[in-house]
Amino acid sequence: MKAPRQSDVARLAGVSQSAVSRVVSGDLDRIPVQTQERIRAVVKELGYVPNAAARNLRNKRNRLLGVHTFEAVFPHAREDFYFDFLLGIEERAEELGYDLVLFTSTGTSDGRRRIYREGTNRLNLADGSVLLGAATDREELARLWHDGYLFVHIGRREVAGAEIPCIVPDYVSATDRLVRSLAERGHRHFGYLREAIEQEAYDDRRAGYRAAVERLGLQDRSPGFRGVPGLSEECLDELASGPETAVIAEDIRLAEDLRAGLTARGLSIPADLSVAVLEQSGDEPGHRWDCLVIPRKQIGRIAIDALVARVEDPDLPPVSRLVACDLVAGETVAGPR
Amino acid sequence: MKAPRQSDVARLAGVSQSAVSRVVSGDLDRIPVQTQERIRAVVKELGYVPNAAARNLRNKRNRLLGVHTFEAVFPHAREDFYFDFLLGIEERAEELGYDLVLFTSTGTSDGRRRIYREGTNRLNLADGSVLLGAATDREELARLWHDGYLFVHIGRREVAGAEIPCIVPDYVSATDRLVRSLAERGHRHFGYLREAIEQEAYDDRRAGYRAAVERLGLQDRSPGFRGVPGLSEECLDELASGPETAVIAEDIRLAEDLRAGLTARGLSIPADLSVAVLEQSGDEPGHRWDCLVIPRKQIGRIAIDALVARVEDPDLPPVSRLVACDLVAGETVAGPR
DNA sequence: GGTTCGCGCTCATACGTATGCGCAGTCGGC
DNA sequence: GCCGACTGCGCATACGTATGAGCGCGAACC
Repeated sequence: MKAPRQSDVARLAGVSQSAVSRVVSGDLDRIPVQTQERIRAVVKELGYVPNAAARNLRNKRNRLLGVHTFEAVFPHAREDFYFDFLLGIEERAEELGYDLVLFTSTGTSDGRRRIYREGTNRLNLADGSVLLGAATDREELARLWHDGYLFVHIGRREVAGAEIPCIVPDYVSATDRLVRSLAERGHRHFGYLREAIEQEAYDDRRAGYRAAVERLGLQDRSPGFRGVPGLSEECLDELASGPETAVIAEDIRLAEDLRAGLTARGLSIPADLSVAVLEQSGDEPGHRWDCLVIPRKQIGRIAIDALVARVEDPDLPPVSRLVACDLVAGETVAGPR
Repeated sequence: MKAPRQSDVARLAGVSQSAVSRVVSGDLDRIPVQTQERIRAVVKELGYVPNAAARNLRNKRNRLLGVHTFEAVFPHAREDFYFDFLLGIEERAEELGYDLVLFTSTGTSDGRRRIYREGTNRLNLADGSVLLGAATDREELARLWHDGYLFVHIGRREVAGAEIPCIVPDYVSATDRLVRSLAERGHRHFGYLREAIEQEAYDDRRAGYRAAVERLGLQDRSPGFRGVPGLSEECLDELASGPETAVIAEDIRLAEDLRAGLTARGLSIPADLSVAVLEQSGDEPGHRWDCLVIPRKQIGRIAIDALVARVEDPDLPPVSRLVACDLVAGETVAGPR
């Protein structure tokens, strides 16, 4: 009833446990074919399968990659960004012959997930982990890094004193390209709508925007830059009557608010104002924003590649990677009026 | 740089490794509070975290549940049925404090996934596993069962000589109820469209249908029952001109074919013929079939419950469970013409 | 015939943890 | 003052595998 071990095989085959180990793990240099076959026959007969835990204990390698999200994965996966990342993660892990551990045991009552809990770090079950989540806990990241744990993070996350390897959508360049393409259409006066959030990903968008505006010598009057994020009525008035012909919004919500505000003022998109969004838009017809799209699946794949590279050669330095974003044309950009 | 172990803690705390083990794993009976605190302090200072592999090797328990699908999970997850099952699985695993292993390493070039490969059964990494997949490999199931591995299967799957614990949608009773509700609306003459597939899940639907027809004394003329599955032109003619007022289709495809065939003959649903489907239908407006819906998320949860129960008490017998399905009203059933 | 060499294995140990057993010391009871 | 009970630990071992070191043996060579 108990699972057979190498010593059981060894006894039946009339060899030592180490001979069995050598055969099953492919170290065949000094084992003649006859003995190999005898051992393999017994392995088959007994239905021996190696014990993963023992192997791991001995090897430090498990062919097991962790996936930690700081929130539950599936409940919102359909809409939010986890899903496509997982797609790429699973796909690439399968190609490389790794299994995946979803760390679900660490949930707390508030729906957040912690890495360290009661002094236990379950992550070390895996050879390394991919972390992702909008709500990454920086303290835990720092500690994980400090502990020398092998991981990559999806999305840029900066922690003082730690150089965290991140796989990051290249917002800077995508935003830059977006502005350039608008400029090529003739737009000179731009507005930029920002969210109240302070996060690396938003910093990147803002940096890319500022760089492009400056380099191309464009006019920028950004309501959101004045400390009041979001769209006030005042902002809307300014945009409606000002010289701006193109607006860039950090997310869909801002863009939709803008649309509503303009409509209320008798203006329409893109006839009166071109609008582009720095976030992937759904594909409901009539609402197809010009936007940038994050290659989530590809990022998932790249994250696994980066992780596996380091798992298989721990001497490799942790590196971050930028992944190019595509710009998608929608129905909300035209030439200046 | 290397992770500290209990013996490191022990040395610094001036106690033995076993004392540390007792404290970290909560066996405190004979350890005075002072010593406990000293040990805990060192644990914290060193950032000691238990080694999961060693624990597993020793304990045989890992708080790790496997999920094996016989095809890739994510690529089709949006549409197909995996997704909602996983939702429930993840949710319940989190509640119970278990982690999840997704067995992705076992992919073969044809996109199928195997459990046993090169004599290795990675599943034994987990305390037990949930298996799911339309394309379950019966031989592997049989071997797994034979090896005494702990698992539950989502969906009914029967293998000679093995009593496989399954979590199964109650198609029999749902189909029965569906027929009954049609009968209560006045339908007496029924048709049943079957697929070419021979699978337990379809057997159940057919059994439920036959039972209801017989019990209620209804008339059944099922084109599909005569050995030619699917919908031939001949069948369509029969249904168009025959006495049937209600048709039950095993899946959406058959139902759509039926709709097309009827339209071609100048008939419409449900005016001329009521149609219900034994499979969950999407919610595209205008195509909302009356159908039964499989409580996938709940099944996922129940599967985890069943699995964990046996993991925590291996003496428990493997039991299968039926899970009730809901009937959902759509726009394709009316009274008889 | 002695030395060297390579083959075919086995021995022994390490990986990190959990736990039954037992030992030394103390304390309480009579 | 002696015996038993209890406290506070440590010792030793088991879990299943991988692997460097080493051993015995036969063949080949000078």
